[in-house]
Amino acid sequence: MICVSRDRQAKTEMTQSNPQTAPKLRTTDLIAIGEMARRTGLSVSAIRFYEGKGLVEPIRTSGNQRRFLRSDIRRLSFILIAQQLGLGLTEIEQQLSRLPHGRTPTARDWQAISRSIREQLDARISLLERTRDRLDGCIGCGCLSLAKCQLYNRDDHLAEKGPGPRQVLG
Amino acid sequence: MICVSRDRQAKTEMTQSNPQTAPKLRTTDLIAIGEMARRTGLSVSAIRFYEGKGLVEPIRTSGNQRRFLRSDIRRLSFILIAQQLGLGLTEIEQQLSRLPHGRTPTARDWQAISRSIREQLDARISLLERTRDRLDGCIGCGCLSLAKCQLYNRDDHLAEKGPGPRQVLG
DNA sequence: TTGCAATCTTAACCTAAGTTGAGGTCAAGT
DNA sequence: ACTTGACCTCAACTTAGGTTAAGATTGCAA
Repeated sequence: MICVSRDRQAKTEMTQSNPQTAPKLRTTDLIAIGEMARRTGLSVSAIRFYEGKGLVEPIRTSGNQRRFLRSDIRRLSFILIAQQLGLGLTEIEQQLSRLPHGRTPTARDWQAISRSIREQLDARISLLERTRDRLDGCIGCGCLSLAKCQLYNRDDHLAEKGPGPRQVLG
Repeated sequence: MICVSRDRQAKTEMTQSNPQTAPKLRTTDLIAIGEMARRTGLSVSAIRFYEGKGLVEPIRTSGNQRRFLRSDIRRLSFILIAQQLGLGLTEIEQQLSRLPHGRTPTARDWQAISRSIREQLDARISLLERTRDRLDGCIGCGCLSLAKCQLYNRDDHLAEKGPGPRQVLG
């Protein structure tokens, strides 16, 4: 038996080529957690953990087992991508909260998120590049070892000027 | 009273312009932990923590207080830099272990480490750039939302092919 | 109907990188 | 001598992101 809970209605995704009378809940559209794990590459325990964090909200069967919507595959896959880009789960949740509630997200919905991620990625890349260039300066002048390097305050007079190496890093 | 322990001899750094008879231990060359914290920008507790990890080995006074060498300023500053480049303390320890034991590290010693860090930095930057470019592809085709995107195996047939979004990320 | 894999919950554990607090000692100035 | 701030150790706590174990149900299939 399938029991739909909370404010979410399980629907099949709209298929323009085949708009049957009214989209009904087909058991095959609901995905158990193990299956979800296989499809996304996440572990079962991680998926449960994400549910606890509110990143995904599966419905439950009458026997209390989780059943996910097909669109949750994208949600969970997104978590995986965003994490590898260095986002924390809190930031990821903020991004996901921009998706519509109560309907399956469209391409446009996801694109907005993707673009925002891309901006963060660009920022991180240029920060790393700046850091690398300053490090180059250090290597050139024997920095990290010699007080005379211009990136260090000279001869440990750093003492009264505040934290030193932070200067190297923007 | 100063008590020099372990295998480390406290020395002043060599100053070519002023090579006094034999370099002696001057109290002013030994740095207490609070002073070290001010000079490096680290917290006192973090410095103690790093000592526990073997990243720095201060000597002790007869009253059991830590006293650091001037060259430890560089050691600790390096930790700060390397951390901001994303290295873990374990990797940092490996790098630091390449420094000479029993003598103050020279510019050349530090340069070897700096160059190795730079290589890692380059690698991380190019990984991020590759990721960004693939993400661009996703944005362009409505990926992260639509099964038709070439970066996804189509229509959830992903199921039998293994983890999905990992494909996006090299 | 029986059997077994998949699922459930809860709680404890894990690494990393520290911070915080308790209770006690040290060192320097007056 | 006394006070005060800096220092000491040790243990517990923190956040992030999960994993692992124990014991109880569920669901599917022969």
